[in-house]
Amino acid sequence: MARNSDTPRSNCRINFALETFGDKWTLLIVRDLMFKGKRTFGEFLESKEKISTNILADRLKRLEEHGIVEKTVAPDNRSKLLYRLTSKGKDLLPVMLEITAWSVKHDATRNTSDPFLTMFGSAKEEMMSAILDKLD
Amino acid sequence: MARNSDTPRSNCRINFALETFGDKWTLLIVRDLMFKGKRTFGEFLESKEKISTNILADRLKRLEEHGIVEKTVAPDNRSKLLYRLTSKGKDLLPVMLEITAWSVKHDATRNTSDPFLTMFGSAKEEMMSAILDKLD
DNA sequence: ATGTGGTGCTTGCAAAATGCAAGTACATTC
DNA sequence: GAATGTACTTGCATTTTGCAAGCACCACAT
Repeated sequence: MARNSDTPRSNCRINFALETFGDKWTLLIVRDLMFKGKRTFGEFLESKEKISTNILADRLKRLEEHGIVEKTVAPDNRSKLLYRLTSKGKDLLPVMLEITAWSVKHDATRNTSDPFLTMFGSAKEEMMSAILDKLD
Repeated sequence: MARNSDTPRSNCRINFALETFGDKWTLLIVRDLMFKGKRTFGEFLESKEKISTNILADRLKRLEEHGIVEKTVAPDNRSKLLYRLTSKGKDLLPVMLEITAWSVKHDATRNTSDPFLTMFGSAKEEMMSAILDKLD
């Protein structure tokens, strides 16, 4: 594996973030945890992007190592693990919303007058609170 | 090459963004253009992360194809190309700043009372205008 | 006009990461 | 105790990356 072995390429802040979640999969897991109420390995596997099991296991491990995600044993089934965002993970919400806003604006395959943008523009804080309230 | 060949893995907005800049290098180039005043192939190569020439060429091509970056011939030297952000690229500024804010907050190797965070918290719009004014 | 250096790449090849299918381990349920 | 659910691990082919070298074009000095 040894993707970001140990020493950062630089001490730049953008680089710090990229070495944490700079790949095609990691933020999809964050998305599923943050916006879709998913919590288990099996639920992440169901997402439309079709992540494979080895990559998912690797990214969950990484996210845990970085303190963005933590897992607990499910109360009803000891072989089932529940993943959730830590506060460090929840702090990615503004990043996720700005990414979403950018995509809504620039994805040509989408409607230009998207309700997300109006709401995001006028009630950002309320939007964030509503999302955070639903977690845990 | 054929990294994101043609058909998106899903029509999710987070995924749209990840298929555009979801890797370890692309946003470093955006950073160099947006915050460091860099404009040429050679200048990007100098950055501390040490991108290699083939990857840089590939990412610049991709960024152009996605309409995030455009290039022009330098007025003083016809073999020199000047890269710059398009408006779509400049629209990544909020994303870049939120990523920076997250990293400042969570990079344990950094000072906790970073001036970026106070300024970002109190004068976000002014900060963005100042950055955009320096471009082009 | 020729050589030297600047600029932006391309190429070749080894190493690493990814993607896919199958298999494993443990817990619960019947 | 057999079948199912859950979370992975393993093996292997394909793709991407990283490194070093080479190439093509332009500019400038001799």
